[in-house]
Amino acid sequence: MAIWKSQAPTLLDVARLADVSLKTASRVLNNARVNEDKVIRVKAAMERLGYRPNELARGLKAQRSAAIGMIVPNLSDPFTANAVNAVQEVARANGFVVILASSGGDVDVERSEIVSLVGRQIDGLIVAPADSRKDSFSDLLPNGVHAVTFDQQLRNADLDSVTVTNRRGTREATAHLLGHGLKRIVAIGARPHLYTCRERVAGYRAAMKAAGIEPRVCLVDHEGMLTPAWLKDQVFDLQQADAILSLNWVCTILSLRGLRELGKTAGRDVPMLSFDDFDLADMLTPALSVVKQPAEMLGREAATLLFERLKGGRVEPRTLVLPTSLILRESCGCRSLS
Amino acid sequence: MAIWKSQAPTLLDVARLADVSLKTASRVLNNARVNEDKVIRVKAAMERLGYRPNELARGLKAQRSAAIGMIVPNLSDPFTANAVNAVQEVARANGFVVILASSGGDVDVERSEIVSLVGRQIDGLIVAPADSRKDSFSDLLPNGVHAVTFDQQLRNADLDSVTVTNRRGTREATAHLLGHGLKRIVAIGARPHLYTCRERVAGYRAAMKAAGIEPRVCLVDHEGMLTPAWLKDQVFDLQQADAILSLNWVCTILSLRGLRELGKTAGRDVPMLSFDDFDLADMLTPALSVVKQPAEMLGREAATLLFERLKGGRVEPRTLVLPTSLILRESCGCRSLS
DNA sequence: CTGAAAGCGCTAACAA
DNA sequence: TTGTTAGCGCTTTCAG
Repeated sequence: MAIWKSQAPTLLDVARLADVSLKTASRVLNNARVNEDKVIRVKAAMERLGYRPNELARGLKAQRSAAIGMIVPNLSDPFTANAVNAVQEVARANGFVVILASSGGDVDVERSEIVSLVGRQIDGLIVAPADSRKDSFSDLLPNGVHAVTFDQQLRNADLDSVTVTNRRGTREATAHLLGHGLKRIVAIGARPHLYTCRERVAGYRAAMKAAGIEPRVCLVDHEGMLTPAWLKDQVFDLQQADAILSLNWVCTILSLRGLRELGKTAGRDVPMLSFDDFDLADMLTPALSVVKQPAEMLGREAATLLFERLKGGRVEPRTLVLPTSLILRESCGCRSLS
Repeated sequence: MAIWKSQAPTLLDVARLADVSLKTASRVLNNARVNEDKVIRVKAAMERLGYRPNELARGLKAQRSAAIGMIVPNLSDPFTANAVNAVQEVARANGFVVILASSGGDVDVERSEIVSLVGRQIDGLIVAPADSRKDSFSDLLPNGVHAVTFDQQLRNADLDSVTVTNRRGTREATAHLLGHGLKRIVAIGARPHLYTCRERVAGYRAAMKAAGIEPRVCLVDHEGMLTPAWLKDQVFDLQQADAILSLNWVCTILSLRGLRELGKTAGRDVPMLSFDDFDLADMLTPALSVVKQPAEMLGREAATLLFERLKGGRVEPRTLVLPTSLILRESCGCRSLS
């Protein structure tokens, strides 16, 4: 039996049917102290009418919406998808819903999405920032609406954040490659304005420097520029790569494809190691060695941090750094280590 | 400069500052006819106060929320992620936000998420149902809240839906495999209660029947049961597979892994074709042949259908069927067709 | 074209 | 414990 939205039963209807006052019905709804039998009457009435509280009205009054916003640059990235999944789960467990928006990596879109979310009275926000050079959005947040960033970390912002050991990840990866006797390892990345990119490059440089070898970094502003031609020119002709360290998932995919176009097989003709694991990386030939990020955990921790804030917890911003792990398969030069 | 949530400027503040009545300010907000100079004064006031309309209040009054709900079984599936992405874009273009929930393929979770969404006064719902044997949720929708299903199609439901040519997809794929001289083609699928599974199996059977060959279908209730041991027992020992047709992405991944555990290489030792394309399917060795679904388009069309309904369009339910395409790479038995 | 006033569904003073 | 009564921020009759 359908409920008519235009005439959905209200709490007043429930109260009338149960023959109690509106307030009493409200108290029952909120599990406040109410006479035993009235509780029963009210609950019966709710049942009979198929009553559903109007969260909008509830939120309007209470100045909260039981909704959090989440903004990511790109849902197609498996890392992101997994993080979103985890956030969603934690939110649900806390009785919250998540309003998802994607920025496409564009700060302006990101800002406009945030404005839209704030207008909907979200209680909190989780964002994987599109630009981490500066705090690009906390000016949009009303006092009382907390935000936590994940993946990226903002400069000059006092927000909670969850990141991974980007630097250590690439440092170890690079060191491993060096251990295979590789010298002209080229780091390929995109969007140099991102924290993750900077950190990963820094880790790479550190490892190269420690080995007394000149670092070779090839970055593009935007992933779209990472074409086979660019690979050939920059990475091979110019830098004479004898190994590749790809700094994120999209770069990995594009590099893999690009290499093939150039008639090379990643991992065989040119050893390769990639930041970010993904389904089937282990099924490539040779299997791709990666630095794995705990995507679900990132999402879970970000959400947990946010909900602790919402519950009125601590004041000083916290920064959580989760460990990456080096997964050695074959493409780095190891043979059937798995 | 931060805005205080507790004391965020209201329309009344704007009106006072602009020295007009509340109603006039409201009219400006809604682009109704208002005196030119008053419009300017009001807009200036809004600007100065950093006024943001409270969508909750707006929605409460107007009985709508400018939000749609979306429920999917599994965000990690790239097909789903892409569809969500597209829905999000269309929603944004229409000034709507999307509240995302995932059911994990569980009907009860699905129902409870819908109840939650309805309580938030969503204006519409897009869902990839967790079970398509019957209409499992439209009883939860208040009159006036429309739903459109995508991917799956519900039995006995008069909802708008967007699906793909599942049957034709597997029929063509099977025919192609048969064309390579393969006979003991085994279709591997999961969740037989799903429309997509049924349809894909039907397409497979049709092609086998047309060729006068006994069909060999191996289904598991849940993807978790698709283990290497199961593959060995059911698919190889029992059915003596000489080719595999995997019916969805998860099955593909699990089959690929399972085959490797059994010491076989998909596409080389046993030809394989998979429903659902994904990043890097083309980078496997041999490259995986697939039936590709237009994921983004599915999402876009589902959202479009929904918004047309919201704008009060037609009454009779519509069913959109989008074309799949057979992408022949190598694993089906073709060699370097790409 | 504009203003006053009444609510949307709910919660929270404040009394009783 | 309960009921009465204001609102939350906005839209919208209904007069002016």
